[in-house]
Amino acid sequence: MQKRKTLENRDPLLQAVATRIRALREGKGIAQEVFAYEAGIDRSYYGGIERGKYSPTAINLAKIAVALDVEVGELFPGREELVVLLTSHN
Amino acid sequence: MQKRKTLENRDPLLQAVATRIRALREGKGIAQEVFAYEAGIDRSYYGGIERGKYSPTAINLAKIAVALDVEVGELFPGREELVVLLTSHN
DNA sequence: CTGTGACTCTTAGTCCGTA
DNA sequence: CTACGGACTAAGAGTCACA
Repeated sequence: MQKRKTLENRDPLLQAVATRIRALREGKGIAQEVFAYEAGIDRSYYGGIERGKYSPTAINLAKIAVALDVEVGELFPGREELVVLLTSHN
Repeated sequence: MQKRKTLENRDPLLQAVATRIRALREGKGIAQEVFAYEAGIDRSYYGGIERGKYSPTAINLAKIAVALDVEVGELFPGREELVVLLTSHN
């Protein structure tokens, strides 16, 4: 995938997405544990997503967006920012 | 992941995303080969995405959206349709 | 120009447990 | 309630060759 080191993923794009997801979940005042269950994904893995550790697939992004009751697009930064995030590193 | 059959991915959500991506690319009148190169991903792998074979990760979705010059959200169906697609199968 | 099979390697994703 | 680690399985990432 993103030829990355096995430990500690610090991809800025993932961090941006992670932060948005966490903010939306906390906005609903619901715990990771409960939210992950509702979204139908593992709590441990979901926690990793909020920490920017994983690059969730289209299907899981859709599950999360639905559970958060928002559009998938709201989980990502805008086009302009994406360009920066994608070119700022690898 | 999606506790699904090992061969032939026919997830309706992936098909929906795949169709949108293909339509957008063709709208630009550009070949898979050229587009994949611009997006920085392998031609063969990219072809698989357009066939709904893979559930691309957040990072690849971002690369594709940027190359298509659209928002990531435009690659996904709206919330209402997502609910249907996510519950219509597994 | 695109679809696929085959293959290798890495990561997504699950499950358990502990601080 | 959240972070994180280990162990493991399934699937994505990436490349080639050929129809």
